[in-house]
Amino acid sequence: MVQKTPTLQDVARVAGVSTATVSRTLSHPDVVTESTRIRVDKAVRQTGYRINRVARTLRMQRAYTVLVLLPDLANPFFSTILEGISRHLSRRGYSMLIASTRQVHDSGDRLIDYLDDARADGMIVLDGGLAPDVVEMLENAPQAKRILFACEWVDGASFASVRSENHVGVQAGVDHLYSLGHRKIAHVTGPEGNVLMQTRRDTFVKAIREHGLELQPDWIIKGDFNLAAGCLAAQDWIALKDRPSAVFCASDQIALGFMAELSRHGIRVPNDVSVMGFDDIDLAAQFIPPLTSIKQDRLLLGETAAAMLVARIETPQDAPDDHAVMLPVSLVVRESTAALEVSQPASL
Amino acid sequence: MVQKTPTLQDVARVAGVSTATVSRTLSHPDVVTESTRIRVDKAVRQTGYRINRVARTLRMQRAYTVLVLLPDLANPFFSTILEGISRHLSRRGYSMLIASTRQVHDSGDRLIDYLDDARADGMIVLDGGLAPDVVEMLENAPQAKRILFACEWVDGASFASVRSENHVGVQAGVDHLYSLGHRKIAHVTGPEGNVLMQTRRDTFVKAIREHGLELQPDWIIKGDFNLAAGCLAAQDWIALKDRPSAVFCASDQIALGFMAELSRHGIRVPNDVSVMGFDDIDLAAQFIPPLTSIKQDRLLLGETAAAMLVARIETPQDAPDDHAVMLPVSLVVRESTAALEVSQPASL
DNA sequence: CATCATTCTGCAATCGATTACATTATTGGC
DNA sequence: GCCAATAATGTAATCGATTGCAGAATGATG
Repeated sequence: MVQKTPTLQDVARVAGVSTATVSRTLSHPDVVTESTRIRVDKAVRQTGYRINRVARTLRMQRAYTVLVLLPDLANPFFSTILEGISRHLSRRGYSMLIASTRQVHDSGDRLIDYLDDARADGMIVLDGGLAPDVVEMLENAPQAKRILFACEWVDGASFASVRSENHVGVQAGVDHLYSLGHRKIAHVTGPEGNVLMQTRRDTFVKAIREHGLELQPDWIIKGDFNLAAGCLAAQDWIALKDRPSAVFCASDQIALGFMAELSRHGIRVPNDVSVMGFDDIDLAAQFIPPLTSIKQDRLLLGETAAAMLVARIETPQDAPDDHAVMLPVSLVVRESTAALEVSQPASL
Repeated sequence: MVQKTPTLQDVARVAGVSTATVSRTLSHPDVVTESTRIRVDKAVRQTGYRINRVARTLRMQRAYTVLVLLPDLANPFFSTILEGISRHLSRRGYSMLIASTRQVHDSGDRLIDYLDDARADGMIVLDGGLAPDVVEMLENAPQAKRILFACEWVDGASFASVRSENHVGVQAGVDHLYSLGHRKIAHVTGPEGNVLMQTRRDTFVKAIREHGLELQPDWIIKGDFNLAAGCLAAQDWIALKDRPSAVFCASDQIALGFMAELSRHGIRVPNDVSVMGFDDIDLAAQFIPPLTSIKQDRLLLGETAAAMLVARIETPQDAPDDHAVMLPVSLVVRESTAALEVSQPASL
């Protein structure tokens, strides 16, 4: 026989008190008498009572749950961020709902519904590429303060956000290549329209200009944040008549794909060309050759995002309207970048 | 002014009907008159009504939500499985809650609570390493039929599960190495106690025996499912006085770490030693050299798991007690394995 | 037009907790 | 020992949807 799970009623009956008293004993133990608290605690143990969070959510309009939205779950880049988010949330007693922006869109659900009906108290968005109408809807929602962008963001929108210092990273990367003697540097971008891709590309162009370097249009190679795009980019680079001696890829995945394709063509890194990435994923250190990269702390990014969001949920009055937290990045030099071997003695 | 989100009441008032009728119009449109349906639909549009899923969950004891439990979110191995699960669930109108088994344990929550209070209708567990007392609790829970293991499983437990044909994969791998002429083959295992690690290791030993090959105890190298473990294993292999000519790693991550460490020691793959992995992750094809591996379809695994679970939730009467679905795997030969270069001309 | 069967709709209980307000018990001061 | 002030508990409404049951409307039939 399947026994029903006990409710407050059952506990109240066993303890010989009202449900109100049981509820208070559990959530505000200080307002009940020592003796009743003991009686209720015993009844709770006897019945094996566990609170029904759905009922509590309905009554309190608080789910103790956060929704995380990401463009693509299969992309391992996000998993570490998720782990960071999850760690903080679970410490604070929150659960984590996950949805993919693409699928939510496909299935016709409106994002804001999650907040409207208190299934979630807040939302962390890892996708800066939301459709403009969705962004507008979110901005105008009464719950807009409980929406936070992490890693990516939407330019011009007023959401709080947590991001890495992409500018600093790209600048450091270009400086690094420059200091190694490279004067012709290419860039493989992320996917068209992506806000990270834009920031990194724009900063790259700016840094190149500031160093007074040449930059031909086809040295900006269009890519995507994955291995395959890196391979294609490598083919583009190989096809160039005037090949840059260094390539700054917008992500490590791109850089790894790039180096793999070069290797297939017998081109050596860093002897023939220096390659660097961005992110410093685990594999960067283990690839052959180990990849020079810009490290960003994705775990910290997740934890910070969760912490900010929980703060906004629990003390909304303290939350500034527009607040972007920037997390530091750092250059990690490995073996995929090397000093340019000067071919013209003129430069000596 | 923040306007409250409209409820059934509001729609009922606007449409001039009772809440019961509105509810019926929305969930069983066929039982109401054409004319009322039109009135209600209009009122819904006018008010911008959206159903409150928390209230519905409380009343119906159905959350249309599935809980996915995994040992470690940061491990990219799981992300593709998650994507598969998520795809199916969102097609069927379900949401996905995620929790890490470690964190649930730390925070004192009991797993079964998620099902007890109808926050989730079912549970997909990607962690075969649950503590025995937790497994026992889950098995004895009335909701045990709505718990499904995917990828990993618990030996001896009666839960439904979806897994890859690990036996077939390992056998194919050993056969492959054997057919290339390798007679001394090492195995780098996964983490101690893991059910995949055990299955793969045991099958490896069995396959080696069946081929009548020698197997020294220190040719079974203890590892873990990550890059670092692969590096350590490579050091162990290098230290062997009698080095096997091929190494079958229990996962691709291990194999990549293994090859990276070898490279640092100037040992060439596959010239000096053949290396293969298991999983066929994206990077396997892009590593240098490209890794021979056993491909398992993680997306399909996730989708299958979700489909089975939803079926069990929606038609529990059709669900067999103990049901394990095995998904096929396949050998993908790349360049990290090669024919053994015979040193003794005697074998000609 | 009366009668009965069939649809459709509304009332009100329900899911399980929280909490404002009312009521009862306790304490302290004189 | 009495009264006021305070503390503890109970009563009942509430969150927002679903649904069994009963009553109203509709239609068919003689």
